[in-house]
Amino acid sequence: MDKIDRRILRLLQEDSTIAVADLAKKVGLSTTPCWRRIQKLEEDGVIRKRVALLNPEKVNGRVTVFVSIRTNSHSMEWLKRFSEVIGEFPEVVEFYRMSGDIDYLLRVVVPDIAAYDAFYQKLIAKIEIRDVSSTFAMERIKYTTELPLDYMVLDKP
Amino acid sequence: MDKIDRRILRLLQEDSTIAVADLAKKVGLSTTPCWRRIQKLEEDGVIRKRVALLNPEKVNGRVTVFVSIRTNSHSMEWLKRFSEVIGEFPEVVEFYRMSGDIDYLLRVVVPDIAAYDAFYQKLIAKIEIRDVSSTFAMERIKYTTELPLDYMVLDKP
DNA sequence: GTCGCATAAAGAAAAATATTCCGCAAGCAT
DNA sequence: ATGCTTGCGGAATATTTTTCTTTATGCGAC
Repeated sequence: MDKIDRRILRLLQEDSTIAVADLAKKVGLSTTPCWRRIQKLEEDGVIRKRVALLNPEKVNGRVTVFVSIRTNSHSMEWLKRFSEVIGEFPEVVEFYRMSGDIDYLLRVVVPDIAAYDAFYQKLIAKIEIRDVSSTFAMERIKYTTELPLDYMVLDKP
Repeated sequence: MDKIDRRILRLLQEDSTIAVADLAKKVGLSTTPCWRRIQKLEEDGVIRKRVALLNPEKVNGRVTVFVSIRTNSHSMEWLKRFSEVIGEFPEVVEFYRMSGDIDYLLRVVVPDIAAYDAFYQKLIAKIEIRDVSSTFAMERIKYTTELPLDYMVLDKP
């Protein structure tokens, strides 16, 4: 892993449609070695997948809600069940187990507040939760899938 | 926008490397009309971009922190300045203006707690903030860039 | 009904791109 | 120096995308 790999990752994080030949030019390689590096990055699991990102507005996903959850049962069993339930909801796009006084945090995408309420009702019908607190995002100021690469560990500079 | 478009979007959200011919087969079209639909979805801005998603572990981004921010100055000026500052930090991958008693919410990705502290110091050096509260994610249970398409409005079913 | 028009599909051809194959050069241990 | 490993590059090949042209279908005006 060196500077060139990092440059490749940076560019692919921005736009994965770029042709290997163009990418190669930008990082100062010819297409073959560049192509091989990309393959390796995929094999090694550094590149997890390539996806299309949609415009939330255009697919009726205007509202983002952060849902803070506290639970009574801190057992593995409960978490397993909870994870499965959450997995079934495409509205939940992020799901973290947290430190601090909130046990779990969800990010939920829905068209409007009514749809959020419907989601909420469905959720609490499926599994018991001690405490749920919802906070609505008014504006999405920044959202990126690009991870910071400055911290990456390089073998060869 | 019809069921076929939705199927195309669903598949491209999962994996954008799929060949148009294969995609076409899956949605029951031949390559040309399928290709044209994809073009249109891109023109219309439904498909925003195509990117490579990296494995956070492999690029030294093991720690996710949610940062709740409250401010004194609720002016446009301050927000503009704040947005610019945040924009400079690649560690901040999400940034929302919120309802409720928290004004802004950040999601920050860093290698470890020390790096988070360094980020925090840099941030508060650049702009004055009334109150900052950091909560660490212990585990990322679900993370997807796939938006729910069930809510999408279809002209033709 | 049928004519003309608009929309969407399909097949084949052309262009662009990805992938493979082979040889060359540099670094390094023996 | 010799042999080995690693990484690069150019050319050939295979795939895929993109364009071009044709055909089918639905629909309103007459």
